[in-house]
Amino acid sequence: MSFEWIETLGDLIVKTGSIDELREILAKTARDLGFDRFALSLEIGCGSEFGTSVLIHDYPASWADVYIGFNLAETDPIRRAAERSLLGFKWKRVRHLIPVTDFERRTFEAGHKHGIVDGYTVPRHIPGEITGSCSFVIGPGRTLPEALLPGAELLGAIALASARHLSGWEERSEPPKITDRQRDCVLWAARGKTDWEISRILGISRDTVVQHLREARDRYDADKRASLILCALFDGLISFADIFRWRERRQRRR
Amino acid sequence: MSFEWIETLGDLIVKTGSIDELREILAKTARDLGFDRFALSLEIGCGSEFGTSVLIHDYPASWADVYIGFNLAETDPIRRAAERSLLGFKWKRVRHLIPVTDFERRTFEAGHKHGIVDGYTVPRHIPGEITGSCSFVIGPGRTLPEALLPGAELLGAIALASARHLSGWEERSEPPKITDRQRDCVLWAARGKTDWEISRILGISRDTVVQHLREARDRYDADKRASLILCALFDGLISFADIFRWRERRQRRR
DNA sequence: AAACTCATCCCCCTTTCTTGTTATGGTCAG
DNA sequence: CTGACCATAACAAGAAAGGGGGATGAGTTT
Repeated sequence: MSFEWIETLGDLIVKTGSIDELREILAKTARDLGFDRFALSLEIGCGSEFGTSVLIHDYPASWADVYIGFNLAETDPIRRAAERSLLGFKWKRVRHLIPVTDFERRTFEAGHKHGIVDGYTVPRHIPGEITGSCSFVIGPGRTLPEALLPGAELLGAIALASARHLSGWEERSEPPKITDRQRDCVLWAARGKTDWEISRILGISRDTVVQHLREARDRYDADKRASLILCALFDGLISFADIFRWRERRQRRR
Repeated sequence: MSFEWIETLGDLIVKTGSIDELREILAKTARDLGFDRFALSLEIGCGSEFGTSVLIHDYPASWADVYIGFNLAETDPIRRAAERSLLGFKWKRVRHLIPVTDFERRTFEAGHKHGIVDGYTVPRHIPGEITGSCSFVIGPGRTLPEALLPGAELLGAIALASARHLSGWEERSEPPKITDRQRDCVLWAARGKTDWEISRILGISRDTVVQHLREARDRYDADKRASLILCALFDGLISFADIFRWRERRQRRR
């Protein structure tokens, strides 16, 4: 089992043209790796009516119906653990990652009857954008292919990236360009500074700051300070780390 | 190059007891993989939550001094790209991921003179918690070990998880909770609505909207509308999809 | 049952900040 | 020389922030 194998398969998945193709490839790969089933879920947006999500799997229909019908995703401990984890994890370790309620334990055990016994889940997130996971599952009387879990980790990640791509979320037209000085102003605005404070920080007049921010708003077609910041953040012009890292230094409370 | 190797090394990193040990192991591993240097950075926390950042690397002191002294992290396109990516990426692809300003390009090129020429960066995030990246770097006249990039991906991820653990962040306090109505107001504020508009949308009085937003600001310890929105976004309370999907429906431009 | 917390709603006040509008001039690159 | 960027300016309208003051009903605790 070498990386070349992963790369070949990764290429295959990346080049996938449709969700259906991705499902087929993932189902086959899961079996090749020594698993019985898989499930990939990608939440775009957060629990609001506006978000689209991707859910592909080869779980038995009986379980999928129950899971979706009763909206068990909301009380799925695996899903919750995935939201708090950086790396893939074995399901047996979930109780070390998060507290599991009785109700959730029952949800989990309900899966056993449908052949969803144990598994390995690969989580992956982008703040403000998506949160997703890809699970590889084994049925009763089988054991997790320990040696291949790193392979599952990689393939799960590639599959999630592919699903993100297929969902069409990724594609964006080229963003409006703003100047360096405008970006400076937007960044400080994102840090919660007023125009006047920004002017002191950058050593220019308040009116100039106003002008830069106005110009930036015009280019982004955003008529509110907050909208401008969100656009800049979404376009990758500024980042959460830019904004929050700085805050930590001064406010050391609680 | 097999998974067993990765697992052994992974275990080693997970069992690491201190940041210094982690640095040594990473430095050695980076070389074993065919890279010259590494840098791992982990930004922890959001808004009022205090936090520590972790930064470990084996960059030449000359460059590290410049980087930290001039606070170049603020204009480091690599870091910014890492926030928008699910998978590791080669530095050459950065300009396809995010817009890069002239100043940033110069920052980037300044690194060349210090032996930071090209690299592969592994990003990893947890909304509301951390955002981090682990870069593996090559010097002049060398090429990226393409075949081993999946290995770098795994090791970077393991190293980030280890750094997260070592930073003690895992025992963090609960993020502030806001009520449903407060979230509604924050969401509409994020969509660029004024208090008065929100009041019409939700069918309540303007003063109530002001009150909800004030309460939400208090809980997040954010004193600006924009800061509140950013905290809610980073915590996963609202998402870009919530904000922009809605926009696309009405104004279809660009 | 009374006391309590909490989410939701409403109203008042003042001060400060943001936004839109319409200007001017300097610098530097193509 | 034109266009892009950076800087500066003044004014009015409106929005946000910070400070009060309350009322109600649902659900808990005492």
